[in-house]
Amino acid sequence: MPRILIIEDEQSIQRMLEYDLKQLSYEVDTALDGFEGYKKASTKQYDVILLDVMLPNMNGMDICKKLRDEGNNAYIIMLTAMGDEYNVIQGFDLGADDYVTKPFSPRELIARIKAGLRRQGIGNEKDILLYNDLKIIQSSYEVFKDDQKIELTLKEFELLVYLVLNQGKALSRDQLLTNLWGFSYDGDSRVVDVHVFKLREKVDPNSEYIKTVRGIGYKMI
Amino acid sequence: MPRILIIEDEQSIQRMLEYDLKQLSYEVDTALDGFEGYKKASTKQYDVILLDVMLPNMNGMDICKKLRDEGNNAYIIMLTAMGDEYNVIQGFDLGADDYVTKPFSPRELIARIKAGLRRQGIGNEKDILLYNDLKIIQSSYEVFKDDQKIELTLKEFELLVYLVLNQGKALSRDQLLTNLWGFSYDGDSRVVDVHVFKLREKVDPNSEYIKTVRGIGYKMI
DNA sequence: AAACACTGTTACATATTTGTTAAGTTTGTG
DNA sequence: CACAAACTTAACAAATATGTAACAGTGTTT
Repeated sequence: MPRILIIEDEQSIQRMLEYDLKQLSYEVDTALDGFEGYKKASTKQYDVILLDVMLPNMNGMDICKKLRDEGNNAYIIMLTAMGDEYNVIQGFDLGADDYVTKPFSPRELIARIKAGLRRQGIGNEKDILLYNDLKIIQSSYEVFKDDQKIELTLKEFELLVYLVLNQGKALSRDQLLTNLWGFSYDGDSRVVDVHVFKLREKVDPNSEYIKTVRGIGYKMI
Repeated sequence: MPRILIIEDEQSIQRMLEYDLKQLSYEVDTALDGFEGYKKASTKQYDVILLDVMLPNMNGMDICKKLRDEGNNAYIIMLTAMGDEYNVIQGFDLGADDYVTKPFSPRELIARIKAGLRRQGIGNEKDILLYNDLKIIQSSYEVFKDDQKIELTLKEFELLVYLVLNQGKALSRDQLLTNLWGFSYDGDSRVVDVHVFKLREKVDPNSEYIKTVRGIGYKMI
């Protein structure tokens, strides 16, 4: 079920969108101001985020930038007033995926949401991830190494999937925490380290795949 | 290098887009009618296809549908006349990823192209820095010299990136300290010198790239 | 040439980061 | 509620990076 977050302070628009999207059996969350919206977006995984630019407390641009900096991968559609080209360009620069100007046609917006979901589907379609001698089946939460089944806990599994999906990139503890744990780095949490350790133990005993990037975090090579 | 196909029969628009996109060092192909466009799109892999709806020989909708049916995965941006909502919805249904109505702002269209490329994970120009025989990948904190991997510590890496980004400028110790260390020059710290030394050792043993500017600091030529 | 100023280089102490273990704490299950 | 499994926190050892000081060169000025 696709999950959508609507961050929009005009209640009438919000209600309408929520209604339409629920009709399509999407799971819809809403936020009426910027700060609330940001908090929701960064603590839960959404497929699409509808983000108004003009918001109380925290504007859409800042939210978009922060989310992207945290590694959030949702399909972000910005909503803005007509004729605001400067904002449009800036929004794209900050990592927005699409832009719709108000007043918009609900049908068009929904078409754009669908297009975004479809796009994501292309990347996320892979239920089975392969990485060297590892086979990861997401739908059944199973991992095999050389066709030998390996028992992982949920966090270990999520961590492994996230690492594989971001293969090659160095991932900061902060990014791992916000994306897998849902809270931000308070300075000295060792949770990530411990889980990496346990994951390595089971899956990569010689640290061949999961490399530590000193001063940053970890990466899967 | 991202590859883009423009299928558009208005030469003026086509020329303008081609020019702009080549400026961004994209590889650009063009087609002036539907059939030619379809043939090009289906015989070569493009990252983004700009597709006019009204075209001689074969219209944009049909092209879009056929390409998707063939499993083509390019990011398709449709171009259509203003106010043609029916077409917009239909275009999305047939698999378009984005829709821009004429007349459009070139800057906005380019922003949308970039957003599409980013979605596909293509052309992160800023992620990879090239400097002579050095390749610096920021997302993975890796450095290659003649495609040979070089191990740098975090400070060395940050220093190298900063030097490359400010290529040609002489950078004072003070400036380097405030930007990379976060404190200001207290008079006689050797920290920068030592790190430059170590960086040179690993990356530029003959001081060909990193020149010392006597009395000031260093610069990357 | 001598005195001076600046930079290169090395070795070492210190600080920071990470690996690892063990002991709490929470959560889910019967 | 009791129990086990999963997770987090805490602590410390080990590994590594960083800053400092000392000194050797090298260029610059008078």
